[in-house]
Amino acid sequence: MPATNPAVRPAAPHPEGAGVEPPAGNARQRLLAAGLNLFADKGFRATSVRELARAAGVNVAAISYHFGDKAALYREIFSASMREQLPGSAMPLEAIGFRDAIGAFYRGFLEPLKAGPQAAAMARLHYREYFEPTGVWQEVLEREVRPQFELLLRLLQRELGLARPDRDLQRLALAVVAMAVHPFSCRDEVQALAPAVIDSPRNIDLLAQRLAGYACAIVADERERRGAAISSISSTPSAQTTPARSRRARS
Amino acid sequence: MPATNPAVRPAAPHPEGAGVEPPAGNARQRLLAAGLNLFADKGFRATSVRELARAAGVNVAAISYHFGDKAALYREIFSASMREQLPGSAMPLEAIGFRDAIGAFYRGFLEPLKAGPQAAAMARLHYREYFEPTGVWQEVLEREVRPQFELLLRLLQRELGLARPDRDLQRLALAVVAMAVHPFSCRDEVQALAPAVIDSPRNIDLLAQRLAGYACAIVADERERRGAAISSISSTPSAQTTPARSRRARS
DNA sequence: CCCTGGTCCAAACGCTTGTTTGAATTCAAA
DNA sequence: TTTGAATTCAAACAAGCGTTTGGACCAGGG
Repeated sequence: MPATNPAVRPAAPHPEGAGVEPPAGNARQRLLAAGLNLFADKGFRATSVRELARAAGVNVAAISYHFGDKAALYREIFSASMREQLPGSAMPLEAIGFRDAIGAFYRGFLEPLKAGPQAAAMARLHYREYFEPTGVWQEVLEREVRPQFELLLRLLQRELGLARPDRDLQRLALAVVAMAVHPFSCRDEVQALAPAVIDSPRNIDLLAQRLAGYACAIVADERERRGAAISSISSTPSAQTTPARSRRARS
Repeated sequence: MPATNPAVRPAAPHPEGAGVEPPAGNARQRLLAAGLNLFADKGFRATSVRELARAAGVNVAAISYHFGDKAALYREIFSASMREQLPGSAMPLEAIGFRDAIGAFYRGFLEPLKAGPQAAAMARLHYREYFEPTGVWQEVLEREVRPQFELLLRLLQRELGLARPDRDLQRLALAVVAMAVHPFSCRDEVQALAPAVIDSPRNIDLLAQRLAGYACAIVADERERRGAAISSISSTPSAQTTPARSRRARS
């Protein structure tokens, strides 16, 4: 690929006021809006530039002109959706008790599930990266997923009163995450098998509440299991938890 | 598309003995082997026929000749992987107690995770359908996923002593499924965040064991919650369970 | 021997992909 | 009105896609 178009980044940000409507405003903005929906619906590869241009009501060349290429348009949309979505899932760790913290975690995580079509598209776009990586995956994992996971690990570690994280703590954290991710990753499945569970904001909040309850139950169970493992040496064969040093790579 | 090639199904099954090696045997078998890995790794769309042919060491035309077209090759590989994978996840419902049933469920479900590279590829191919449907999805859902889900629902219903399934039962079942699906759907994520959890057959069995424990804890918690909902009318604001009032559980 | 049917191959097919081109259009500043 | 940069457009580009072609190759039976 040769160097990008010399006029890729025109100096005009958005001279007109603000057009929030999908088929309105700057050609650039229209492409961003149309791209969000199309990429979220069909993925990066399956969305063609001509489809993109038609949906946005612009010429195909506008993509190269305004963004450089299709991938750059995708990156712009993706990072914008990330920027808008991140604050929603901030988990207050130190402030409150475990039950409330985990409740806030699920509520924040499931929030995009119930939002309007635009926010829902952002969420879809977002979680799609997990399953068909376009190259942004690595960055997203390190910048967004890993910190949240480490936060969750610390939260669970504190709740269980552990001196050091071990593999059973990881399993625990993964189970907690699994229940949150599932409605996104298997959204169509859930829609087909139990549509009522995610069909309305109220039910999504209720789901978050239940999941928080499940997480608490699991943590309580884990605490019991660890307690039992102390009293009776091998009630369950859990010798495989961690070798002398678990090498958890720092980033 | 015109009618399939008149010689699509050659009469020769495999005249030579047995070639289990990927780059050996019939051209047909080589395509099946190479396709399994490529489709599992990159998905249907992203895998080109030339790539397929190169990996199998055959001519591109061999795909049309032996299978009709690329989609038919995919279907053949997919259904074969389904056929080989299904018996592993049969869940004995009536035979044994809940703890053992749910343990068998997780063990069977996670089994493909630890198998050799070929079986692992089958599993990946399999669960990829959930996220980039190629048209087989609908069929797979109805024939394979829904029956298992209904089975799980009945198992949980029996365990909780419910007269009728309700939404909270669905939420419960989805949470149980979520923990099982997660290592597949977010395999790369898990690999990056907590590689030790799924790095060996022994650890995968251990994971299944822990997940079964988590499921039991969740079910116990749900039973408690339902019990509490009887004694105190609104200990938790759970009025949204089911239009018909949730049947009382005999705990 | 020639024939016939199964298999394979290099080459080409028609089509879609993402991208670029060069002229047309717009529009505010000179 | 003229100038010139910003923007849009129809058209073309090369490359890749899945598929088809026509013949070469290699058997075994007439």
